Amino acid sequence: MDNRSIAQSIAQLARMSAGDGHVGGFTAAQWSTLRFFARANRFSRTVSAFAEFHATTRGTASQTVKGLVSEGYLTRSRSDLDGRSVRFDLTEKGRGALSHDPLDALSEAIGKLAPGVRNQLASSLKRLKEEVAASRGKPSFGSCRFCCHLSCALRKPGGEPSYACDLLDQPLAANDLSDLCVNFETAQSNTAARSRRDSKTS
Amino acid sequence: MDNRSIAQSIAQLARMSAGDGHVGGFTAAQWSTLRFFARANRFSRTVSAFAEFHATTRGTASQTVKGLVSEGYLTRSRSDLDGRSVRFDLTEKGRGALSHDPLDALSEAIGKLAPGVRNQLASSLKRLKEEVAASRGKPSFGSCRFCCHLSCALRKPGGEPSYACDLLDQPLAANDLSDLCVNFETAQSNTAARSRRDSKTS
DNA sequence: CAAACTTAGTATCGATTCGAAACTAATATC
DNA sequence: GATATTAGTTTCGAATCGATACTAAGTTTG
Repeated sequence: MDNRSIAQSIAQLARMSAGDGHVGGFTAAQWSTLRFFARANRFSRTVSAFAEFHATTRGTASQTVKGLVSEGYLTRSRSDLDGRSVRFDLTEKGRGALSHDPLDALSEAIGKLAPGVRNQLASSLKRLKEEVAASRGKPSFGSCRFCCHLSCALRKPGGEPSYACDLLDQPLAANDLSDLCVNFETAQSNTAARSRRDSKTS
Repeated sequence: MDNRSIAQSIAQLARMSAGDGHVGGFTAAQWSTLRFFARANRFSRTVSAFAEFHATTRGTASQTVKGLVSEGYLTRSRSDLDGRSVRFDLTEKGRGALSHDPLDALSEAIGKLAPGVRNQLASSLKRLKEEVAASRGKPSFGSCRFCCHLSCALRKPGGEPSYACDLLDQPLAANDLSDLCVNFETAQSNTAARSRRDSKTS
């Protein structure tokens, strides 16, 4: 089985699971939007971040988000710190809609894999995502848990550790760590990006 | 990492690699079409098979194919055996277009995986494809090499084996074995399908 | 501090795709 | 031979696509 065939399998699998047009009352773009805003952390629930994630333009992303806001699946709120920034949050209605996600068929199939095989698959996909994202010069969206900007400090010996994002200089709760972030970087991609920046400015 | 996140990774990876709109002069639907007709065997290079593969309707598939025919990437030819059936074949021009496939970024990333990891990934994806296809009651598209309808005979002792498809009762060349087929079935899915049929007619 | 630039988001455009449904024609089934 | 199924096409309106132009808020820079 050659590399192209495997790549095509990934494309086919995604298409088979999520489809492209209307499934269960939502379009493919709408499902993708709901999923993203369900999993993105508070720094990443913006039109721009979603546009990056969805590999589309901000204009297109804005349209889709607007539609979901007007139907009550997302709420729109301006940022206090940055007057340009707007954050979108999933409503209860939005969260409820995700209980009929067509992607669940794939999730269930993944759940049937042997634990070792499943973990191997997850790490391969993570690796591929980073590789492809790097080749396109785009962020790969990972969770804070594996991000090089995560810092961890122990307030008092034997107490609970407290987490923070060094890049944004913001505290992180323990259950924020598994959410997706636009600013995700691995140690490798970080040094690679830094050397890219340095060579550009020189 | 939960099952949903892994599923979402697959969707994101596919989208990141192939995009949805125009990339390199073709739309996502057109790339998918070119790829399919490059890899499908002669029994499967039809509008219906492609529609199944691409998880869309025959109408939509027909439109996309028609466009590529008029631009000279595919040729159209009626079947001799079945007056309804039409076969489409990739032209040289079509084959050439595939040398700039945007999915190549993903293929290359896959090529960088360790051989064992790569093979494990391929088999997991194959498994997932079959699982999801079964849950939707649709074919999963695999190669004759792993199909339960493949039969192999030795013409003379020590000579080259000859292959055939038991389902269509057609001979197969050795290099046909890696092509995609609509009629692909594993031993398991075949018995499952048979028992489904039996229980329905009873 | 003001001009120039960047960033976040929105609006509008025509082209394309989507699924649904209606249609032709060839083949199966009864 | 009537009916049903299958292969492919066509047409329809709705929605998405990328491109482009735009507003407004923040940042850099001279």
